[in-house]
Amino acid sequence: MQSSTPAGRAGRPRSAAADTAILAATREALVDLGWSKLTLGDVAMRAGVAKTTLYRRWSGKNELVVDAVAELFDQLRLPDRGTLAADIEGVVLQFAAILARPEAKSGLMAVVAESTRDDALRERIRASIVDRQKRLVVEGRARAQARGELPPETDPAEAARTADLIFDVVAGAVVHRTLVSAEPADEEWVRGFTRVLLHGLASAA
Amino acid sequence: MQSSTPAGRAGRPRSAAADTAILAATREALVDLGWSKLTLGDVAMRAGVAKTTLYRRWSGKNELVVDAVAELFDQLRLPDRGTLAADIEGVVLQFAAILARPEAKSGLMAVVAESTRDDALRERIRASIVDRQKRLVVEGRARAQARGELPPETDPAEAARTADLIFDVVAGAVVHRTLVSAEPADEEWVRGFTRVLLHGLASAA
Amino acid sequence: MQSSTPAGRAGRPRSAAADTAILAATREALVDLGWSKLTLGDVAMRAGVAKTTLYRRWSGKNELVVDAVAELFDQLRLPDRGTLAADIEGVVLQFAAILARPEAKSGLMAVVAESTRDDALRERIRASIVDRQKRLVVEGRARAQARGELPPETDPAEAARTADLIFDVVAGAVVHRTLVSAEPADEEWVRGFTRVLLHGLASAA
Amino acid sequence: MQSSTPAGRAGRPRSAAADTAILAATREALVDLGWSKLTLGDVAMRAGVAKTTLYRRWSGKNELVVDAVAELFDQLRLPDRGTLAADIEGVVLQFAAILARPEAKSGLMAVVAESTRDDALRERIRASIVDRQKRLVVEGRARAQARGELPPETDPAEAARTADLIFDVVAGAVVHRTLVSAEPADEEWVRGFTRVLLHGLASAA
DNA sequence: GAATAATCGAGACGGTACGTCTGGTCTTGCA
DNA sequence: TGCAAGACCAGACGTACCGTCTCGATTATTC
Repeated sequence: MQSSTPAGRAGRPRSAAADTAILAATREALVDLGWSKLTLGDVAMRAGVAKTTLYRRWSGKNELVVDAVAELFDQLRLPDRGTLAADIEGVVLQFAAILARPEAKSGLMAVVAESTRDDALRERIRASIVDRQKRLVVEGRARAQARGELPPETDPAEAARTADLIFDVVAGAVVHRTLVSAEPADEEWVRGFTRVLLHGLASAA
Repeated sequence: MQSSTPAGRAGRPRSAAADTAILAATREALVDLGWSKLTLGDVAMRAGVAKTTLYRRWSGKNELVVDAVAELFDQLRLPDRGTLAADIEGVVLQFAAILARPEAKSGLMAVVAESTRDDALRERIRASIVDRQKRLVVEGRARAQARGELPPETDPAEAARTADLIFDVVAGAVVHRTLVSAEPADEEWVRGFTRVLLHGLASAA
Repeated sequence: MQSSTPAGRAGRPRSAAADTAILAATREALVDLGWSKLTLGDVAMRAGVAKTTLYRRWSGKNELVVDAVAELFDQLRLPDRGTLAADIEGVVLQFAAILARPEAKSGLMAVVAESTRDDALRERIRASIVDRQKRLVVEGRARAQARGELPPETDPAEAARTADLIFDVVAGAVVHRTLVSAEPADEEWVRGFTRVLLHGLASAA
Repeated sequence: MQSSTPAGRAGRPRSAAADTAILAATREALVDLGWSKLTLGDVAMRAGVAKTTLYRRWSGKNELVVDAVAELFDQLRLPDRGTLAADIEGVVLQFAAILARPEAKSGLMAVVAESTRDDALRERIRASIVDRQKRLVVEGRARAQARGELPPETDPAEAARTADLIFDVVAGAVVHRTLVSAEPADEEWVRGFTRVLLHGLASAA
């Protein structure tokens, strides 16, 4: 993350516990206050840490929230449910469950909004959150190919483009359903969505 | 000394020009500063208006931004390009073009993020922005049915559910592509996306 | 002072009560905390005023303390005790009494120390405090001349130089006695000091 | 098992060079920044020393500055110019020259101001600075008595009281002239001041 | 020569105040 | 009554120092 101190240099080393406490406090504050009313002073207090300690490690609210939210998405796992459709449904449901949590809702969209004016922030979001989710698409496809549900890809560039499209559609639809339409992305919805997605991809190939 | 002002009460009437100026100033400030650095004092100054005037008409930053952004989406029109696929591509491209403008990017996602903790705000967004877009889905389907491209719907509840799904998928995918992936939703992408969507809907029926 | 707003311009006028409350709070804080631990935030709180209100009127701690201390010295009056010696003793005792108060002790020397690196501050001290005291020397001499105790001055430049010398000696001695030697400038000391001063001036003429 | 090193304990001894460097760095910082903007961290950096080293030897800024300034006044010497008046003029000019230096101006008055709320600090100032100056008064009187310019004192208590008065008047006047009036205590001024002082003391006896 | 013990540099730590900025509210006088 | 101007209270901002605390690395004495 930030600390690490490669080859033990001079001075007191940074407290590893502080990082953990700060990120947890950030999520707690997101739940209680939401992004716009979250203040770094409050987070520091909740974490039992001085404001300076926080600023020493993160340059601002956006960066902190990205890291705090990123940890939530690290829980995502690709389940092995036997079929491609079931695997997708499983991972989408997990994604929806995370997005239903107030700390994710509040934080994620806000930093995405901020990232429209801050390239470094967008890059951080991509590295910390998006790319870690994208692996699920690739893994899922590989598993389906192993099962014989999908043919092996012939054109790698085309495969990458399709993976990106899938990712935009899945993540976008779940986010929009959850945040804008404010309806739950429950099993029924996920089943309908997955069916459309898979048929669309199969027929359009 | 006979009063006039149709339904107006006594005293000086509100300036209609002020509303226009304020909303325009808000969009200008969104472009220059983004949502998080936009301040109502600054908007008032740009509009040549006192802060009090602004607070008399909007209860806060979020409501103001919703109204300012909503005006952008009123430009959306369903084009008649002859086929359902072409109609969809046309409207999606328009949507993408609006979303590519910095005042929309910055403002829209931020108020959506805020709306996760403010039901009144979410309702305002739905009324001012979402429902005005959703009509395009319904119109497009009606036109396709008239052309014979789609069968008339049998179950109205199912039809509504499908319209919602379409809307979440379309809006979500374009937003995610534009904001998170930070890639342009250009003609090529829109064509690929539309193909998957239509095939998916047709096959899944 | 600062406010005044010459010919009533637009906007809400500054509260006159705030100035009074702030200066009183400053003296109170000087008593409780001394100069170095006095904070503008604390003064604002004591005065029941927002920090911004304070900064709108004073540019910093030094300027504020000068004004707060200056009001103390406005109490100085030249008493009419019949003879020059008695008049001097009277005014020196008053001066000593003010300097014995903790808000004067703490504040005055600190701003003088600061003024060694801030010409504007030194000018403010001179205008607000020193010149208002210096009038006492001139008045006292005029009264003594009227009584016939002193001859009328012949050379105005020489007279001004002597007034300055008197002022430096009187103010300097009392301050040094009070602050550095930390002994009271009581009646006995003042009597001895005045005798030396008057004889010195008379003989040296 | 016979210990050696007289009073020394085990472990690495303190660096003597550090003390010198720190005091010099303190005076340098006083010149560059003045008392109020001088920070111990900055002094440590200038001295090429860690903050801990500094705190191990001085309890705070005030104590450090007292010691740094005290070294300046150790340069004062009572010159033998043949007459009491000339001797006094000589030493007063030396005193004025030291006080004209920015590190003395800035530092001395500030710690005096601080000492109004800190008895230990006042005692340190008295011991390190004031008493070392006061010897000059006593020496000067003894030399004048040896020359026959002054009668031998009869009452030791009265003599001490007079020495204190002289000291308050001399030091006070020079300080006030230099810092408050911001005029140079040059030869001309010192001559006029000395004349008044000596005549006053002689006539008032 | 090791063991012991204090000092040294570096720099992170919990705090506190800084001076500025914004959010909303409240007077003013003019229209 | 609306409006521009601008003062008002409240409170967060990000920075700078404070004085303390770990660290690993010296540098002396003591065994």
